[in-house]
Amino acid sequence: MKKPPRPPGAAVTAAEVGRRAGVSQSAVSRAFSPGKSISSKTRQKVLAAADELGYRPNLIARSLMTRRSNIVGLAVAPLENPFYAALVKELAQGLRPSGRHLLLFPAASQTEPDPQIEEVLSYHVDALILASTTLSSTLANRCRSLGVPVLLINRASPLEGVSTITGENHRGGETIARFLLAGGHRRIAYIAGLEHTSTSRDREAGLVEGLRQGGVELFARAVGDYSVERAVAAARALLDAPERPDAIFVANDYMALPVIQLIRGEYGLRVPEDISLVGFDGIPEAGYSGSGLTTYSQPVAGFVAGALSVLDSLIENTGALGSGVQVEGQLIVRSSARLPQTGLIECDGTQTWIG
Amino acid sequence: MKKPPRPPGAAVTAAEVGRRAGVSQSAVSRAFSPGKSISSKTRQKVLAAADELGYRPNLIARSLMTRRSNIVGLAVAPLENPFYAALVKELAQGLRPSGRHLLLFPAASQTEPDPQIEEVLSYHVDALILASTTLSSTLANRCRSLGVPVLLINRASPLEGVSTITGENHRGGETIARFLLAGGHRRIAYIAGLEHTSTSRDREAGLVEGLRQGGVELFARAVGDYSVERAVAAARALLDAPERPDAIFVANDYMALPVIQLIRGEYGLRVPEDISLVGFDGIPEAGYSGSGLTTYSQPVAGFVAGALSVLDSLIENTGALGSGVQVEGQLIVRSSARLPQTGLIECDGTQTWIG
DNA sequence: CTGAAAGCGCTTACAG
DNA sequence: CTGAAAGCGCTTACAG
Repeated sequence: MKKPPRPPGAAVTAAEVGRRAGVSQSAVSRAFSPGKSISSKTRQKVLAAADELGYRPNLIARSLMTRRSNIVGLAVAPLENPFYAALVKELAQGLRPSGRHLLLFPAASQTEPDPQIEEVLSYHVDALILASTTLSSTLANRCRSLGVPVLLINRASPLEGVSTITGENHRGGETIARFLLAGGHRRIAYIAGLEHTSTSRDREAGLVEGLRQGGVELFARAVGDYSVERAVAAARALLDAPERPDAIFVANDYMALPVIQLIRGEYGLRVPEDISLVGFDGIPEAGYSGSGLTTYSQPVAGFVAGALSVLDSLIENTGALGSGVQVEGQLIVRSSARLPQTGLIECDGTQTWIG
Repeated sequence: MKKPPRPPGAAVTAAEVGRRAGVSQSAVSRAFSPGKSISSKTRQKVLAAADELGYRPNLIARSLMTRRSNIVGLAVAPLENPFYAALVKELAQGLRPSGRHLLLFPAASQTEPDPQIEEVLSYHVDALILASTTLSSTLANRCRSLGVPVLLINRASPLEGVSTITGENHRGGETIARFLLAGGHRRIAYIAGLEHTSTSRDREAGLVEGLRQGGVELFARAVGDYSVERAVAAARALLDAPERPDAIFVANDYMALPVIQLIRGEYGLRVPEDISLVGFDGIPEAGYSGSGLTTYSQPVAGFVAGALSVLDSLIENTGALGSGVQVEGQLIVRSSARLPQTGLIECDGTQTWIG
């Protein structure tokens, strides 16, 4: 005759396991915390009892004492962009060894982190990652006073004490400029992302700088706001102008892909014979078609590796706050832009350009 | 002369707020729990003090008492598929009003939910959502005994007590069969997703059934495993055969898009003149190009709406466990498949077919 | 309406 | 190595 068990849906508790194993509740706790002093005999008993009862330590209760939730908050707005989808996936997977998990919250816009982040902060996350989102100084202060480290991915920040991981936005833009120039283009246009973002601004600045070095000015620009609809509209504006660009650098692949479709389909232009297109990010989709998109890559693996290491040192309080990691990319040459005569090299099956 | 404040990085506590406001800690708690009996004067004092101190209730501590974490676990493997990326985004956004958040964990494969789910269960999530993932009966039992409701999205389950939200897999496949038949096709092939998944199996069963009604047998099949690489290989196998299909139904858009590129690019075939392609899901990308992909839709909004309502009743213990919601889709007719003579109608700017 | 007290399920000094 | 006890920051009966 067993006694009536716990109310249904209530979890087994460490005390119950202790009772079953004939040890104290503390012993149960020790059995489940690596590195605690406990005899292996006691541990065996506890583990056996736990197994029978289906016990697992309640992580919420644990985190109340340890002041470590093993939860990392993640704000990421443009999940429809495969670059970010991949980032989230890899990040979640990369976090596994550390036992940490991502608590997701949708940033309403890429501009301002909204009040919901406050909510997430009340969960006492061990760190906060903002991918493609701006950080207000208010929130930054809030995080600092709560002792929550903040990591910006793919965004620069003027705020001190905030760590960042970025790609080679400026260098990428510059490389693209030189590449297009070497390919014989002279009327080079830019389709920007969101105007206030560091990614879009830095890529444009790099482009302009590279063009300037070649004695050429930016031919035209339009704004795509990192949205497909806006990007297509921007492309239309560029193509409907009296004089067309002979090349367009689109601020990211996610916008470049539909733009290239538009140009081929609706405008019936040949790419790259009539007009060249170059993107940024190096998402897998850019390489799918036979005539793939030439793009400057931001390797997701690099971003994730950087993020994990920064996160670790931030959470363990090693290393300085406010560090900035830059992930190297490269120009992936495919067939959406006319090729220069020289400087093309093949490396690991992908073609790149060493200008 | 202030006293030395809390250790840096430690959060303000309800007791501190109470002291500051000259009320008890309980009063502070009440001030932050809607619907508790508290005079508005006391609440004012508390709120003011909380504001000065930057206090927010610690949700982790709260959930220890309330036995409600407001966290929903979400396993989703194929985030690179825009359908799931959109699903996650909309889900997270849709959860906002309820104050719940998604705790993400990467399912290693789409086959078996891995042990890491156990970890997430130790967080005492209020519910567990598995999107495009199979549920082992072991895990299902584990969840039941823990009292954690489980919701499967885009997967059927033979297990009882498990709620599901699915699209019209069978009906969609059948509709596609009739549509292709009406378009004059006779050699209709299928590129499957993962063989063990209900989505791929049901879509195929529908297709075969629809063909049978038209007196036609499935011409050929190959397996794409819901992966781009495998799908492209599958398409190659189909196209390199002595006799080619005149139409291919690809189990989802994510695979269909690269397949269509392959057919046009590498094989130099005209779509739909030489061969017709139809997909499933209705991801935005399918409509980007001028010559878009004809596909049977699974509206993300519908999935999310269904998920939210099921989740609510599950968590609030209203409604029966193990309910199954089916979200309606429709055939979105674009130009990747030859059109039937009749039955095409325009509706809300998208063309569909009423057979 | 309000406060003192118990308790949620853990971890962690503190003695043995 | 082990157990009793205190405490993490809350919520919630229980008296007033």
